[in-house]
Amino acid sequence: MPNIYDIAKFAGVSKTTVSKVINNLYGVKAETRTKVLEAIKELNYFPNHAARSLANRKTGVIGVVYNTFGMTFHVELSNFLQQYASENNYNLVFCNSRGDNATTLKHIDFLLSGSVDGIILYDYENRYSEICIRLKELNFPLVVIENNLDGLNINKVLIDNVEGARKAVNYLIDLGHKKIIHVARQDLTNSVPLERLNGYIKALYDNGLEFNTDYVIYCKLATKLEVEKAMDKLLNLKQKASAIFFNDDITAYRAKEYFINKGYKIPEDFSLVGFDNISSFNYIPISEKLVSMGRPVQDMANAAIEMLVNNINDRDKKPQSIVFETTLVEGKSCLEIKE
Amino acid sequence: MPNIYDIAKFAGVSKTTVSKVINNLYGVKAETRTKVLEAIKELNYFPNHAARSLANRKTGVIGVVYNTFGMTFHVELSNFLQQYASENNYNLVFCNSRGDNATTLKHIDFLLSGSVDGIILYDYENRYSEICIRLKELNFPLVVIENNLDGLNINKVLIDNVEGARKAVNYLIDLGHKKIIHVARQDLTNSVPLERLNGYIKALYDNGLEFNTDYVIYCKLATKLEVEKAMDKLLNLKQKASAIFFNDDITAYRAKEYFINKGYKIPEDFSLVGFDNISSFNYIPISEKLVSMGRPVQDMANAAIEMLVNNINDRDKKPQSIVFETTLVEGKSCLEIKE
DNA sequence: CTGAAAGCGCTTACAG
DNA sequence: CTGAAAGCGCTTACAG
Repeated sequence: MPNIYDIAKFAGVSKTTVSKVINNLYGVKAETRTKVLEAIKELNYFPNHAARSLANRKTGVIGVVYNTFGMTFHVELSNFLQQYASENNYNLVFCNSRGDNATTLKHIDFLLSGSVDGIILYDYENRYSEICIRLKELNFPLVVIENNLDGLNINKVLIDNVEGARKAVNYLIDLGHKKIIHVARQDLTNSVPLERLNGYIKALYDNGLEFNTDYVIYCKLATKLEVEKAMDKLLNLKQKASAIFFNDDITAYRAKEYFINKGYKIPEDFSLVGFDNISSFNYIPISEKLVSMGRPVQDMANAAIEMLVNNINDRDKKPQSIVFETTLVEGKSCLEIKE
Repeated sequence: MPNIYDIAKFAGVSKTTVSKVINNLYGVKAETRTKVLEAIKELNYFPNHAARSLANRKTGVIGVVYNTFGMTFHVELSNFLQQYASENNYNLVFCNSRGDNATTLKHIDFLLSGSVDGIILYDYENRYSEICIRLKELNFPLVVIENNLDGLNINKVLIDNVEGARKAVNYLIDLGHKKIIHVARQDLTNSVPLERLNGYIKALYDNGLEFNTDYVIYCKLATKLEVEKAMDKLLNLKQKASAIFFNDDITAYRAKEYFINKGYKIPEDFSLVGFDNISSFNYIPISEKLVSMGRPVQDMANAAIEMLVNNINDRDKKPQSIVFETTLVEGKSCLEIKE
């Protein structure tokens, strides 16, 4: 592969001039520029990325760290991140830490070794707190998506979970439901499930409905097994409910399958509302979709890239937070109740 | 950020020695090594990736080029590519060309500028032929997934579409179906739909069933509109069929929705079989899943990375091809016919 | 076992 | 408008 020196020789100029042409800098005679461009074309030359990075102290690459890549939301998000990064002349390198701490650290090391100009972290859970603290100490450009790591003054792209949950439950109440269960996450140290639970309580309160602690069913994880255990508890309640608001769609879809297998009918036996709208990117027929709270993924991606690019260009920029509202997405999992 | 010189100074040794420690090379006294490691830890040092790449002529990064990132298959594939790349100490950078030629070229330029050691291309269509030719001319390490660009002697990871289609249609025949429609792609210059059509014909022939050209419905694209147009044609056939084998799952899922909206019942009115098993990574309840031909995504990813790494380590390695079989995946879209 | 020096392919003041 | 030279942070023969 030819290098900048080969081009210079071929065009009969210096490396400096070639560099100026490559970088579209002023101060090159049109004629000279043409000669250089012809040489570049003729020799099929590409400026070496590593050399440029080294000289520039810029990589033109943004690192995206996920804890898993298994959900359609990751595709959707990646897709939009890609688009906005590209518009800002950045490329993306994805690191999937697969819930494994050693792998995560390996990736962070890679990213910190001048491989990228900034990092975007996405994780529903709190796994990355220490990493964020470390990155913050290094003053490394960073944006965290959908995780409000309390106390950490870093760039954040968030959604309004309280308001989202409130809207979801209000929707059920408007349909006439009075006995509404919330399937929450057992671990409430993470802000997301806690906020969603708060929204649920708020909606009940706003509408003068009683908050019955029995009606909060705690589910450890969204695995098949845990969801089934939680639904067993739910079916054993003395007071039967008519609707269920779930902490998240995965739990909700798993619960739906569980109910159907048990011979229940949805929405006749239970009206279901989820959160996250994971089906937005799937080929699930509308007839099978659950009502859910959708996140403005495109706007979130746009905001994340913009924040990060700003932070890269100004390392001392004050951390920002932006909170997006969720929108109720229609499905076929709810029934109106008439009395 | 500290560099290798800072570490050398701190540890009281030369850069050379630090480099040896970093790269685990022989010929460093245990005591010296310890001193260096302590300095690295103390100063929070990471070797600069660009400098290493430049000196080594190796980046440790593999470029993955997609034409779109919109399908769950891309997630699933990316996930496994990630895993195997990581096991081989490579990182992945994804480029999504979004069907846009200018973007594609920009990405390829980026990749060729010493940003990556090799490239994996995945595209169902033939959009990348010229790029592959160019990469081949440059002798650049390359693996193409699921696209048999005829005549091009490059590394390929393929699936057996003829055999897969044959198995799919045989499944329907075994259920008693005799009138089986194939919804094909209109553009048969790409090998994939052509092979699937061939498999369909083969299955009919093997079972002594007549091949009725009216029973091949051509669908331009898997868009909602085009699928509906194709299904209109299908419903207008004089001889009603009992089963449909689709070129791909997206078309099949869209068709299913179309039928249901028109008041048809699946599988009572039509038994449906798709191809690609796109629902494998979704939270679609089993009751909604279509019968489909599944690809061994994990094995394919593994093969792709292995091939590419071999090619990177030996630039003159002869191009290889590996063909994987597909497996029928059960769903709830087919009915047995009794006479 | 250790280190001085050249080189990887660029960019960027600076001098002319 | 053009180019010589230093520097970005590493690695790697090579000499000692």
